[in-house]
Amino acid sequence: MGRSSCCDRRSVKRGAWSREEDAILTGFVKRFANAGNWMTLPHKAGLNRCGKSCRLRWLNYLRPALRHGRFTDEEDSLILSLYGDIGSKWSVIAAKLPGRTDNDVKNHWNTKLKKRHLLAMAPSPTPPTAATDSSSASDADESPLLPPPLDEPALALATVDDGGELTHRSEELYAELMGLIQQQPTTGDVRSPSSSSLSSTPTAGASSAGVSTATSPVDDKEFLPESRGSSMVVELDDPCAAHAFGATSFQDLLASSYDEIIGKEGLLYY
DNA sequence: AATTACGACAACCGCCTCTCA
DNA sequence: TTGAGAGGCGGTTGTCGTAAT
Repeated sequence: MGRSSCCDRRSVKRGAWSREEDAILTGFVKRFANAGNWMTLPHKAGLNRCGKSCRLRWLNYLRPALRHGRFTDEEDSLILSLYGDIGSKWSVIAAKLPGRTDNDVKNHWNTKLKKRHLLAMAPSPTPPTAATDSSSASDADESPLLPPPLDEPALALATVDDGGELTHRSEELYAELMGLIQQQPTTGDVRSPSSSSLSSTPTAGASSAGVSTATSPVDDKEFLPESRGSSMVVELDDPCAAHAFGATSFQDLLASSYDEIIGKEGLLYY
């Protein structure tokens, strides 16, 4: 038997996530935080995805309090500085940048900062003095100028709270999911393949109007924390429903707890 | 206008670490 | 003590949009 992947690649969807999938995942995470594990989540949520993929999608894109978009000069400088100190420990570096994920930092490094770093490091044909001061913001020289929040605990990312101006994409997606549910009265499938318009990356900035609940950030450690070895202990944990726990069941579940989810979201979440 | 090059970023891969039975 | 399973992480690839030619 060959290498066993965590998921059967033949039967699990891969590639870009659709808005529907995002909404389902967001809804499920919100509804069942603190219960179960990532590996069983797709099955229970009716997502034809690998658990790792779900985890990655949530952590890197859907999780509240994430910041997308351009890195600031301060962030660039901090990354360069930290890279000089610890190398490609992206998770550690990301922990110093509230709202940024290791994937974000890594991508940013590979596309932009790496060149700067190499330029700064490269032996210049010109005298070293000219080389060092000409490079825009190299690491070593830059670090004294930084106000890095290094005194913060390394869990900064996990507990980040940028004061409520968060672009809660998950809020949007969740609302979207509820919209889908309501549009499909009985038998509709949230995962309707017809909605294959994979515009899966809506702009991050648009915080949904009206969603102004004082939500605290979600700590990934809070979601599914003591999950190892345990099955997802939720209302859905019905063996009979396991095989068929598709979006319809999820719809029913969500619809039945609409008030709880929407009206008292904060209580659910935190 | 068409083609190419490049940047940005989402997602996947596979190995490593950790936890628990 | 150990093996299996799940999460974590860094490296890499794929895709899309845009600037340059």
